Amino acid sequence: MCGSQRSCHNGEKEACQYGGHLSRFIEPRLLLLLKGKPSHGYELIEKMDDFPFSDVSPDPGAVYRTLRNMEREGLVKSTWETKGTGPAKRIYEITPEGEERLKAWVWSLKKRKEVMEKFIKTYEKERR
Amino acid sequence: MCGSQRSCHNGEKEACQYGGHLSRFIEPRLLLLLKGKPSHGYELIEKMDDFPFSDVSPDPGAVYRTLRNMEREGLVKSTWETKGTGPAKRIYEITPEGEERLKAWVWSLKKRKEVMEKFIKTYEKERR
DNA sequence: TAATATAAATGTCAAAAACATATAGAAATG
DNA sequence: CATTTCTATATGTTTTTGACATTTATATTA
Repeated sequence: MCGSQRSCHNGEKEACQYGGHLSRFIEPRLLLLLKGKPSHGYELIEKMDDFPFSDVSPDPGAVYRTLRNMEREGLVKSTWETKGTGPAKRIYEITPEGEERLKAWVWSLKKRKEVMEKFIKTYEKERR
Repeated sequence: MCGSQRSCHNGEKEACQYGGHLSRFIEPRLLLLLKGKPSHGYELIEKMDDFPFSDVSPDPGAVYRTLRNMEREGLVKSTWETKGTGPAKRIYEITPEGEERLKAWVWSLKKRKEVMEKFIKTYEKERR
């Protein structure tokens, strides 16, 4: 049931997943990976499996859909790679708009991180 | 449109909200507040307005629903307070199960925080 | 007495997430 | 050489969540 045993403990299972799995945040993860080097959906799915925000394997359907949506928004652009082994791949690369979006993501993740720190701190303080 | 201007910047607006508003995480916020002292929905909504996870005012409907669900799960228990001023209040207090759940929340928030730190670090590293 | 503040809750609709299925070429295996 | 597995992209469906509006009711105050 609980897809990510690693992020749960002592029988809380689904409960601590409230507010979203760590496996979410597909857009920023894709942007960060594509910033490294252009890639295609299938490969990105494999990479996301262990980094970053490694949790459980992301839903392939969600990844492909997110990539297309990101292209529609101009965050990435794609070309078909017919050469090479296996079926044709749609290679994505990040655009300047995508780089900006990633920057915004990092900013908001920092805010989020701070809020969590504050929450944890309050908990630990009231603990005494 | 964008409910929380504070957590957005340079025109990214909705985009950086992907993965959930900071205004979410209703359950842990309620548990932390109730750990401090028993309270009722209306008061909790007001408290959540400025702490913790302060962002925008939480949706009252969501708060009331969450409280009832938490009671069904045994994380809190309620009693009617008919005395005093104004309409009757349903006073909630946290149970030992609720304290355990809060502990689990803190644990998972720490994990989350770490993942975000790792993401940010990677971004900053690749930046060079 | 009409308006406002307090208090709890439900109803509805759109968006998102989870899960399943479809399609198809290429490579490996028996 | 037929079948299975792997690579690759994509869509369909259902369930859950979130956002927003509405309802009910008491108490206070202008």
